[in-house]
Amino acid sequence: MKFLYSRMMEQTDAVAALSALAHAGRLEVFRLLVKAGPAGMAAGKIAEATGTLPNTLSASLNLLTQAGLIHSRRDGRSIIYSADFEAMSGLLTFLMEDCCSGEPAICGPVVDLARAGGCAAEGCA
Amino acid sequence: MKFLYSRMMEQTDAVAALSALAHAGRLEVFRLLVKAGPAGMAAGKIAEATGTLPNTLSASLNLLTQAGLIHSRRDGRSIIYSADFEAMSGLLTFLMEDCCSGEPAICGPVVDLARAGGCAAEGCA
DNA sequence: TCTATATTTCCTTATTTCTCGAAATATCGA
DNA sequence: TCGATATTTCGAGAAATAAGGAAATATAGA
Repeated sequence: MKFLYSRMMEQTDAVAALSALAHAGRLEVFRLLVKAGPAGMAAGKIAEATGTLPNTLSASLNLLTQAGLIHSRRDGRSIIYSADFEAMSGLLTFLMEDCCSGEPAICGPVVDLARAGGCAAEGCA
Repeated sequence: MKFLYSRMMEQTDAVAALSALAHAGRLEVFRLLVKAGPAGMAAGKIAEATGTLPNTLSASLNLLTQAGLIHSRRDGRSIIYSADFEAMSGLLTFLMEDCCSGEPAICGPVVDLARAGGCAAEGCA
């Protein structure tokens, strides 16, 4: 089997990603960026949307970036953040790894649910 | 669309679950239980497999239980822990929620990867 | 160049989390 | 009932994390 992303996620990476997400404010930011898609969102807009102080938000964005879950690019005076969908895939894959070990009947529903939840909007192949 | 699990996961639950997993020792335990499947594993066996002190392991198991990620049953002198696959589904679903918002083309690969990773063993529908 | 906007960095304090030793609880078999 | 096994609870000290005020940096436009 061939993976579409470059490198298998290791436990250390997974812990960093999970730690970054294990915080109400950061989780909110991340999900906002997931929803925003590849276009991303300026830090200021995120602060506005979440009602966070700029320095607090900056710390959150930094942590999420270090964890590899988001990345940024400058656009004029603004800095645009966007979710890293590849990293997200890696994390989900890591969490589900070996879920099927010998028991596809158990794993199946888990994966189907995940699949259904992610694509609730419909039209998702 | 109908969800197979009882209740939508909320941010508070997700943070609790992510916090529980955001720790090398606990993540290892959880993945071990995911691999072990519904049969589960006795606390002593987990301690042996991971090389953890019994009290430290107990704290980890407690946290994972409170987060709803695992549950336990007594069997003689042993206590058998097993992963809660429904909770796992809920968490994955929560993380991927709105991933598709208007852009199935982006969401698709993420979900497919997760699906492929979880069922790498093959035979998984 | 000067001023305003956008974001980050530095620093300090309060809180939470982690780990371990020691003691307690529960179950089993003799 | 007694001793051994399996696991949990308690308590304390060390380390990591969180939040906010104030100042610094970078970009844009007049």
